[in-house]
Amino acid sequence: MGATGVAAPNDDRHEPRGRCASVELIITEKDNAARRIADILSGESMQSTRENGVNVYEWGGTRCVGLSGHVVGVDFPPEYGDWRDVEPVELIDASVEKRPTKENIVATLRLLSRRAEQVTIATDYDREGELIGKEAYEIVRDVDEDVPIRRVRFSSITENEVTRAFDQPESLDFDLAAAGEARQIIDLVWGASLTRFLSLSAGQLGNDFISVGRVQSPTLKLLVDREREIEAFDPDDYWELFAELAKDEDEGDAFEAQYFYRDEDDNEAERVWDESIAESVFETLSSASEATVVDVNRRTRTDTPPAPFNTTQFIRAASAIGYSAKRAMSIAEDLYTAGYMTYPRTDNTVYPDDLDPEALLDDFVGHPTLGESAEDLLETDDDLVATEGDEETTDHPPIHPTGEIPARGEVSDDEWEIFELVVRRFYATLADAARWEHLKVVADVADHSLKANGKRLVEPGYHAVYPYFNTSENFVPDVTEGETLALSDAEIEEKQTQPPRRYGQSRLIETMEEMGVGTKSTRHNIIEKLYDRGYVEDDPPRPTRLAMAVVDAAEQFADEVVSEEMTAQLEADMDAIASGEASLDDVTAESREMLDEIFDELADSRDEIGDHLRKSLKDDKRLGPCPECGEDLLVRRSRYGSYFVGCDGYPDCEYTLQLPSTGKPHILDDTCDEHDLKEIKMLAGRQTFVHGCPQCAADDAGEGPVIGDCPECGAEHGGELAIKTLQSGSRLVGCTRYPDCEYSLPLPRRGEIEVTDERCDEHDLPELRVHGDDDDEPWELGCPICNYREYQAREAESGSDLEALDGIGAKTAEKLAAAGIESVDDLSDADPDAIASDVDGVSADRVRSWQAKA
DNA sequence: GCAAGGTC
Repeated sequence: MGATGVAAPNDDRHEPRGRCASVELIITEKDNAARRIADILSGESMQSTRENGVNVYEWGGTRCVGLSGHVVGVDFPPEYGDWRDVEPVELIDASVEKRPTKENIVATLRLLSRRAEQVTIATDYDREGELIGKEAYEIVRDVDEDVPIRRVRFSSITENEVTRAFDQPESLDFDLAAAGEARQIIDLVWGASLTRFLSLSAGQLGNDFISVGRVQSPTLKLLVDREREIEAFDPDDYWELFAELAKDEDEGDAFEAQYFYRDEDDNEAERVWDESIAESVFETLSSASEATVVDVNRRTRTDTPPAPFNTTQFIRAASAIGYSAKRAMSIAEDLYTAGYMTYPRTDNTVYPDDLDPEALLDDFVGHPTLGESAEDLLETDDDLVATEGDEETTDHPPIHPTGEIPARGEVSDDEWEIFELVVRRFYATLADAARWEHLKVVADVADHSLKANGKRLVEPGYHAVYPYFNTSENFVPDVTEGETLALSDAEIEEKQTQPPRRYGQSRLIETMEEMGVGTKSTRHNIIEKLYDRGYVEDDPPRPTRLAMAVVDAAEQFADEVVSEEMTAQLEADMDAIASGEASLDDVTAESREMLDEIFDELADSRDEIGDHLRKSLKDDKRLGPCPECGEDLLVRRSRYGSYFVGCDGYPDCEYTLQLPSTGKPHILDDTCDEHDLKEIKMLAGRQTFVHGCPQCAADDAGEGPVIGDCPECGAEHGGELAIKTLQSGSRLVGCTRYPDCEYSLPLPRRGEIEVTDERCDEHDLPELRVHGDDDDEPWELGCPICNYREYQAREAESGSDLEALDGIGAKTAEKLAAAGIESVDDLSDADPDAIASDVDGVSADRVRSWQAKA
């Protein structure tokens, strides 16, 4: 190697190859894969060293290193960086450059390449893996023009697959990588130019820019379309009727039956749309005492076990037991890194051939809680055959346990719950089908019909090892045609048709998958992005007025970017590039032309779009009328980042109200009757609380009873301590000479404070008692000085462990606490981007570095 | 500072 390269002075490629000269360099997509491949190829004899903070696994003459996904990223040249200096339309034809984003990994790769006589690229076996492999290829080629570079492909990191792949090396597929590059360029050019256009038109720069993109915008449109349906929904009244039926007079087997009739299409209908008809049926049912069975229908249904988990179905199952998409993925990543389950980002729903279900089940035999199910499965006589889903891919195996089992104390309760879900899903895929018996009974009363649907689980099958699905039964006794049943308790229920339901996070992810937008690795992040951008609030996510306006604007002027068609077209183009039928340049040029046309249209409507967006932004912040001038009161943010309520009539009207300093304000639907203002909730992680109407809070502000002398200035100036409530809703014990004396002690925000007759001997102050909203025992807060001391002592022990982390000072810790991050545990669980947007002066990367140290 | 895609 290195014979023909042009060597720069001091280029160490000519360093003599000493005793540890390396022959082969293997490059994987991630550290975890590098370690496992090294273990397999070295027969577990590899040594681990570190270079620039990157793990390098070494044995014989081979070194193996893991990247961290993409180590280079695409962007415009620096001169396009200023949003105000560059017209967004100029980005369309700007050049797109690749720059290292993980400097230390790139440096390590360059270093290792210099010593290599052969390089093997072993990134993931999918399109993005090919592109990541090509990025590594270019870094290696930059150092050495001649070293042979080959590519191996395997779909699971098992001994058979990996050794087979290394026995049959192939070459990098540059066309496939180019398909990925086309996507990068198109996403950047469309996303950046349109994001800047919308942001500039609405005057939204800085942290609150208005973003659009090929994946986020169609996802947002799903939510907005549903919200439009909900807003346009006009409910109808209808009635449903029920009665109890029982065999003879035996009360033990009573069951509920529902009235139905045949509609014009001869279908069974239960909803009665006419009140007078409902009333007349009700009268018939209430006056009857028996009904005659006219039809009995019995059938059994096979309930097949579920397919193995891919990412989407895993998120769905975790969501059904109460985990958000983000939390489920975060726990899964931890369990994967710790070696307890396989890679959590996969599209595959078919286990690889070399997965041995019996051997894996064996690993669980004897376990106190997971063992019995495994033993039951192993005891079934027939060979274990796993279910298969529709999707068979080469990326990674379906999510399954590895056979390593964490000790119960080794993982948190949440981690264990997710681990058990993954283990039991694996069990379920090997278990027998369940069998249900359905019994439908129809009984007539005069000329009316009642029906009851009974179901019984006769063979539990996979439900015995996978208890996450609903298996509730509905009892209907054995009856025969012609039998007379006793009828009682007729009921009529008035109901209204309901608007369609909002998408829950997991349903949204499933729909994205069906539409083909996003990937297994990004879909849950896209939803987080919608929250961060101020496009959705609450859970299930509800779009803001801003989101509605962005989708409106896009539909009108750049429909492509909110349409799933854009992804479909891009996929087709990428396939064409991968198969050599089209070139990257053709595809990106055509895409740029389309975008050019869109910008032609946009040019004339810039002000109109900006006005609409600005108005919607205001709608999201509006609380109600200003008591001084009648304009709108809005939630605003000061120059220093704190939130307050200000008047839209500013500077003519300077009316303001304070808000609590903890958390991010969230406007609720509830409105205060007295002031006609919306109530406010402060979002701050576990410290989240309802602040209520800000005007009420301000009105409640003032000085309460005096409870004693001020320990700081009482002797000298006669200052006294009083219970005070601030405009922001905070309560404290403070000196009556404030602001001359700033002595204060904190009090809880909620509950009624009672001043008792008991006194603290040490501080000569009354003990305080706090009564909660409910009937629970009141909280004996005691002497406020003693209470504050205890609080500080507790903080010193637990809360301030943040400050023990390198790079977090007292000030930063305080700011983090205000955002709900009170401990290292909170920090580890938190999303870096969310913290960066909530806490001023803290970047996502800085948070990541703390998380790494934690 | 913009996107989406990897990974942590």
